[in-house]
Amino acid sequence: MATDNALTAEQILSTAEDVLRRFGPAKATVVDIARALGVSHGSVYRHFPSKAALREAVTQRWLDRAHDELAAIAAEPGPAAERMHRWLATLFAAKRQKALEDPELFATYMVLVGEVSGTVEEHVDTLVAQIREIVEDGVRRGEFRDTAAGPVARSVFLATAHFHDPAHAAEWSRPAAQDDFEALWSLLLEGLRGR
Amino acid sequence: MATDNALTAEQILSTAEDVLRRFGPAKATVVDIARALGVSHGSVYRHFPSKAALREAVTQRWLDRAHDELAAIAAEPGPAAERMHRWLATLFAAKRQKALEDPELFATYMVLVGEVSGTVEEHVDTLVAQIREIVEDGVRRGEFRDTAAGPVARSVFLATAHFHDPAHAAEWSRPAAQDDFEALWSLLLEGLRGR
DNA sequence: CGAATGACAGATATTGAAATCTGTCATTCG
DNA sequence: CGAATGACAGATTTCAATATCTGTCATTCG
Repeated sequence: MATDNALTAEQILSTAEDVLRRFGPAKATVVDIARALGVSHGSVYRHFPSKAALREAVTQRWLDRAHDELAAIAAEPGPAAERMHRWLATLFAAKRQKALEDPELFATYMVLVGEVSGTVEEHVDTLVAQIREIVEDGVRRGEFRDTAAGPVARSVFLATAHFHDPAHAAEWSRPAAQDDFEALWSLLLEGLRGR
Repeated sequence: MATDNALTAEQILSTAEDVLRRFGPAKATVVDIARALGVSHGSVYRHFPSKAALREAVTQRWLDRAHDELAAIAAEPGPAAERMHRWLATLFAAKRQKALEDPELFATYMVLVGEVSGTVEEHVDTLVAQIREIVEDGVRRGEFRDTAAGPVARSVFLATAHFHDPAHAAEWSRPAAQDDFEALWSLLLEGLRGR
């Protein structure tokens, strides 16, 4: 057998992701997940206290994976303005690609994300912290005016919500979306540079 | 009788609004509206071709009413920066008040708005045009740097989506929401002024 | 004669009984 | 002995029968 026979939380999460993908968030049951693993559903409850906790863990895992590429960009060398633009554009591109290439899977994750507000807040904090890193570096380099990096980073995140918040996914397929993004970035960049 | 006896579209719209308020968007039927008016439901179909059209007209009416105060602010005299701040703050305050004071009614309108994407786009265009007015005036007055007012106005609207788009209504009750708004406004104002 | 009615067909929503699922735990398995 | 099982109670979902609604139109009303 591929994994010998120890049932791990990781295995369950991975299979749960498959089952959610296949059946959708409304239909996927713990019994389905157990069946896909070839175990009884009782065994799943040895690793996760509830279906909700399992779904939250799947979501967490998914959000964490989405972080990696962005964290790398935030830490890159070079001009902060260009880096922030790349960071935001990458975030937008990643979300848009996921939403357009497999809308059903994206809808599945939208449902999951809607269930776990606490987890999402942490996720947002992580992203804002990455923006803040870039802002602070920009101030150090003299590219940006010297402001409270925390609030400014949060403002940049909120201002670009249209391009990364799933609530706006329906607008991402409009041809003008990229132009809208670039126009907004120009305005924000002016704001970061200041007088 | 208050209105003698001619059944007008306006009467139907007004009553439809009441019924929607009372029963909610899922339960309110054309029969309910006709009953509230004291007529047969066939009569309603003399004025509106379908239930969908009636609901759209109710939504249109509601959105139009929401415009008035803002249009007045956009046309006020005085510094453009201050006016734009007041315009945005008024929009945010109006939405937030509606969402918090009567969440069920707000949910009703969220459903209706979700049904009529075309109508909403027009509504957005109207609002963006008002922002554009203020931007152009600001450029004339030398307060803002000289840029394409159209795209900038749209950027301001998109950047503040967090504070006026119903999709974000859940966040409007957070105590930090007003601070977030002011921080974002500062950043946008810097961006409008430029170097 | 134009406005309103109400009966009607097809579409949609409601309801309650039956099936399935969640979460627990005494028991079995290795 | 710790991990897995499967039977179970209560909660939730499904499904099909029933009721209601939407939209039309021949007829009535004023």
